[in-house]
Amino acid sequence: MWYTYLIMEIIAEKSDIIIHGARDFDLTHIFECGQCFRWNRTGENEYTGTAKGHALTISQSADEIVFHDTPERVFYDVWYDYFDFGTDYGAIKERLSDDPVMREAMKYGGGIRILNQDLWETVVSFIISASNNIPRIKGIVERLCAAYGEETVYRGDVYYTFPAAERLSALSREDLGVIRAGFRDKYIIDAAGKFHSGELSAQGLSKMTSQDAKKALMTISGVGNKVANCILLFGLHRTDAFPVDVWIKRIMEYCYFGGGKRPINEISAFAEDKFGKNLGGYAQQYLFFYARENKIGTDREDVL
DNA sequence: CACCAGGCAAGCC
DNA sequence: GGCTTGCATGGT
Repeated sequence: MWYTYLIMEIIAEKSDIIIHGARDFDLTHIFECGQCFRWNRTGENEYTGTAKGHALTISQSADEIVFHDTPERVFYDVWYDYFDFGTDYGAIKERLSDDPVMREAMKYGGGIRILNQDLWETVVSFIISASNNIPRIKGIVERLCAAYGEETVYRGDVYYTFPAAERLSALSREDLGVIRAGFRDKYIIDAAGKFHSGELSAQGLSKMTSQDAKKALMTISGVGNKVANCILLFGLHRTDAFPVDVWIKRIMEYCYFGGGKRPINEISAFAEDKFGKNLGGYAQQYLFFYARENKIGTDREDVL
């Protein structure tokens, strides 16, 4: 068994960090599988984004990943964990490959990694995701950061960090009008209050079982079952969580139920039974990317 | 114009 | 408990 984090080589060269020999890592898969909203394609095999107070341009060619203008300290303090380099995705994919549907899905998004994102940013981002589409979610999050985040300069350009709960807790719905979040503005303010007061915190939630953390998250107005599952998976790295959205519902109906409509609860139960306690989140991400690549539920679903 | 988008809360029974 | 409806905004 190969372990990505053991065989890969990390080199500091001039102002860049360069990685050779990384496996199961593809920027397109990572940034287009629906887990994050602040990364944009800025060139051929290149993405630029902001996370945990730092901006980054990252590019990838056949044999190397380049973290541009990145001090070693920032790479090891922030990006190594953010990109989940300590996890062996080869072993995860091996375990999922018993299932023929997963084998097919992993042909499409085999380079996915579940990012270790900031919890608070994940809470707000997925509150905004409710009854929304991904381009518009990205727009709202970006306006939120531009209006209330802090400036950070990277490679001569200004970026905005994700605003702290303390900052947002002081705002009114009118103040949030500029981000055009619609009915979700009151939910953002409620979440900010709970995180600023300490009623909810990353430290507290990370000590809870997934079930308890989910209950606690659902005390936030605007956080229901689906959004809570996304926060568990993307904000707390609970890979037992299996968020069922319209894409997952469609792809699973198509691949596992012969195309017949099924209620969300039945799909969740099926996934829990099939993928078990720890693989559900990974399976969900491979399926989500697969569904979107093949536009399941739209005019191109015949391609499968 | 209607309908939908990574749902949810509130109001019904 | 389960089921229905309104919700802001923007794209097709």
